[in-house]
Amino acid sequence: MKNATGRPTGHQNASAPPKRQELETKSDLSRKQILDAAAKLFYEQGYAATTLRQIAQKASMKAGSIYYHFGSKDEILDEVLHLGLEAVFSSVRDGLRELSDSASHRERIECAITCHLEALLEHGDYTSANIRIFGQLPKKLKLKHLRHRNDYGAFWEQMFLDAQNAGEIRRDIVLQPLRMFVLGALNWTVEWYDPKRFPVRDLADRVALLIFDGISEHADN
Amino acid sequence: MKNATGRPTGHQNASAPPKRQELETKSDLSRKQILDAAAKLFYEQGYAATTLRQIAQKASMKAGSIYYHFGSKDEILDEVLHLGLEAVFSSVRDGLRELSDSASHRERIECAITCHLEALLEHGDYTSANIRIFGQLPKKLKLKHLRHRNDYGAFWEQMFLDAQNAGEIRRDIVLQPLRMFVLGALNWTVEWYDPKRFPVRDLADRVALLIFDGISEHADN
Amino acid sequence: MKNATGRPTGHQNASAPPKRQELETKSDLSRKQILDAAAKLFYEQGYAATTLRQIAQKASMKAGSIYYHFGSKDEILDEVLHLGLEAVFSSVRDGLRELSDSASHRERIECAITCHLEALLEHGDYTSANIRIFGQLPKKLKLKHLRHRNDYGAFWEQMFLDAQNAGEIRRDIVLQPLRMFVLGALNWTVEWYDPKRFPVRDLADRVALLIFDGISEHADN
Amino acid sequence: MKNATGRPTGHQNASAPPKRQELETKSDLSRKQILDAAAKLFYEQGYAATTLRQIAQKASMKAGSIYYHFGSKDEILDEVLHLGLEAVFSSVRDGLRELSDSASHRERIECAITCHLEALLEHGDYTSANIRIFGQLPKKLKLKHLRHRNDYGAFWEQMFLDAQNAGEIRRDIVLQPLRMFVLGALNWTVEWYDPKRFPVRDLADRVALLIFDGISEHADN
DNA sequence: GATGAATGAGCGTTCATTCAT
DNA sequence: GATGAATGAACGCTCATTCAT
Repeated sequence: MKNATGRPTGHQNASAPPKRQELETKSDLSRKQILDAAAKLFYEQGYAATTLRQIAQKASMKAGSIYYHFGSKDEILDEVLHLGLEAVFSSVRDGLRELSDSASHRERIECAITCHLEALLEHGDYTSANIRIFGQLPKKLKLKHLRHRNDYGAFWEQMFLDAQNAGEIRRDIVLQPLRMFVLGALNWTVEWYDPKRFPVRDLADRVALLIFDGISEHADN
Repeated sequence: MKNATGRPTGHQNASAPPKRQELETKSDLSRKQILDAAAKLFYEQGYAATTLRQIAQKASMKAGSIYYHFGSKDEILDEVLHLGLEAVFSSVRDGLRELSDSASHRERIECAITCHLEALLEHGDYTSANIRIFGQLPKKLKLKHLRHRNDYGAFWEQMFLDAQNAGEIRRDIVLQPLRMFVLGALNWTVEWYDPKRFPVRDLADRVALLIFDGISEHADN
Repeated sequence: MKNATGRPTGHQNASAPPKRQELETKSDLSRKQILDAAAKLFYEQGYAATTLRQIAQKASMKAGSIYYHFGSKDEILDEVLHLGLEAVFSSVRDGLRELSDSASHRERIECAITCHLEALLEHGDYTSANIRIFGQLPKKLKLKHLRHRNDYGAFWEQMFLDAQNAGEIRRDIVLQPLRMFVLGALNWTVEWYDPKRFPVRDLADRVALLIFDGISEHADN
Repeated sequence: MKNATGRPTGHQNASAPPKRQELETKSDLSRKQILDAAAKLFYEQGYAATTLRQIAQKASMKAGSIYYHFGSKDEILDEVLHLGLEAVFSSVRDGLRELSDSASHRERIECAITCHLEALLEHGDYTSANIRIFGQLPKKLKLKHLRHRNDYGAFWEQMFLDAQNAGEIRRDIVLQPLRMFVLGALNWTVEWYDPKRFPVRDLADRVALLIFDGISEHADN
């Protein structure tokens, strides 16, 4: 693809989609408009059902112009997927970094839950798109993004492991399915979340409560 | 569409896709082959990305022949969605019906979890397809199936409500998000489940444990 | 094609479509139903826009069954065209034959006009179809029916010639375009004729008057 | 459809298809090529029998490209029908406008006949197509163009009425069928006209003579 | 004689992509 | 940087035709 600013063809090393300090050039702006439009449409309709003309229109240009910024529809997808995962990942990482060193492991996990949900539900077309369409991607594309995904998974598993080692998670809990269930419950929110009903923080608190304490009324409480 | 055997145009009243005792006629067999193929492909690739030619090939026929059995691609989707939801719903209903009357609410919910997961992961192309593609369907198609979906959701919520009224779920748990989180964790398994790693029963037990008792190491245990 | 009664593959030498004295066999009846249906649909929609399924339905059978009676859609067309022309032709011939020998040439022409219009507008799906679709037929088919058509044209021209030789048509009238105009005015009635507005006889009288006497108010009358 | 030059979506207000002074843009040229090709093919084969691939080939492009200029096959038909009727109508109107005020009604009608035939036979794919295929169009399409058609019919009837009121047409002539017969004779020329045999003017004169004076050898002449 | 079921070719249409301007 | 115009491939779908039953 042509890349006006001479950046390498691979992913931007942007921390999160909208955070590049300034969109200096006109080209950068167009690029971002295309990605924003694509992310939203991919999330709403899926990849195959989204046409370049739809993306172009939402980005206020014509379909042909997209090819000045991206080499193909697949390349847009690629970038959207990457930015989507990067967005949650860095949201969680940054959140944890800001925690006091004295925070308990439970507090750390609660924080990760909140950050994951915020990235997903509040500034999240990229992440939501990633979550919704990843499963249906052709194998080849999937493989390309799997390493990044696995890194994120490993990050969570380590978090749980630390907590277990510190005695804050029972020994009988097997961590891999735990991580899957937790991330599943979180990711599935993109299918039903309605900002008018529950604030994100509130939801995050409820999941955390559920995960840590369960729902049982225990005789001994 | 033409309906050679005089069945009503609406959905089959099949309890689950593969259960009709005998596929008497040639036509019934072809019909089923088409639906099976479609369900699998819809699950793997999504609705828009799946072509009738792919479905036809998997069903061992040519694309045009599909139209002897269905009026349109949409009509196939319609049936797949319906059968998919009906499959989980009846799996859960049937499972609960077989429980002893003296079963606790926790046992009932554990049973529902197991049945839902079994329907999903064991004989589940229809259900998995439903879960994966529903979110990206055009509004019009969605609306048609929403009532059925809501019925299933209400069924779970009632189950939780009964348990709460019976004192088996703490009063501070809000049931609607609870239901969403639980079904989310279950549904998300279609994205990662690998039968070689965990038996379905085992997974079901773990979710149940997570939900009821949480993961915390409590001081008083 | 299979021809159950052993008739030759070519056109029936029927004088007019419904006149074969008895439709002895079941096969003959079906054959006629197909032709009737086809003629009507060809007239209403054209040849290309008419499907065999439409014809079959109107003939109370299934599309496949048509092939027991005809070898192809083209073969039906062929027969419809032939019967259509034969119907007008024999209507006119028969009409003239019944005229008294002492009839004037004007009377003979008036009779031909009436018979042509009757064949067209009263029992005329075959003829109307012929008229409407002939112009758009592929060259090959056109050629096949051209001789028959030309015979009919020649018949009219001879009639006009006889009248001119007998002094009933002015010498300055050139007969070939005359014939074309007259048949054109007659044939075009299929595009606008409404039985509720004008009886066929009435129309025939008016055309005759127009042709013979024109519309001018002559000073000397 | 997209309309690149910002023209209103409705019909061109072109007086006749080939008259736009200059085909400024590339798009306008392509558009015209498509319409020309379509008109000719619709005339020769009918609407249903004409494929977009045929149209495209005659217009020196590929089938898909047509959709840059028209939204559907129907839309092309629509424009062809409109331009076809508009072409005769304006030909006749313009012809009459150029007549001297002192022209008799007979002269006016003769002029209309000539103009109608010229539009039909000389620059007439659009008009010929309109005439040939109109009768077989689905009702919905027909209705859209019926008003325009009726206007043209009314125009002729008024012309005849004026002549009758002025005493140039006998009182016993009923005008509505007269108009139908006259236009029928004229329209039918598309089925047989051969420019090598008769010049259009010559034909026009002959029809006029036929209509006004008939063919009879009158005793008193 | 008739039909249920299938097929292959082709249809109108869409869409990612290209490229001269 | 952007676009108007075009293209080729493929899509959902239709239809004349075939043939076992």
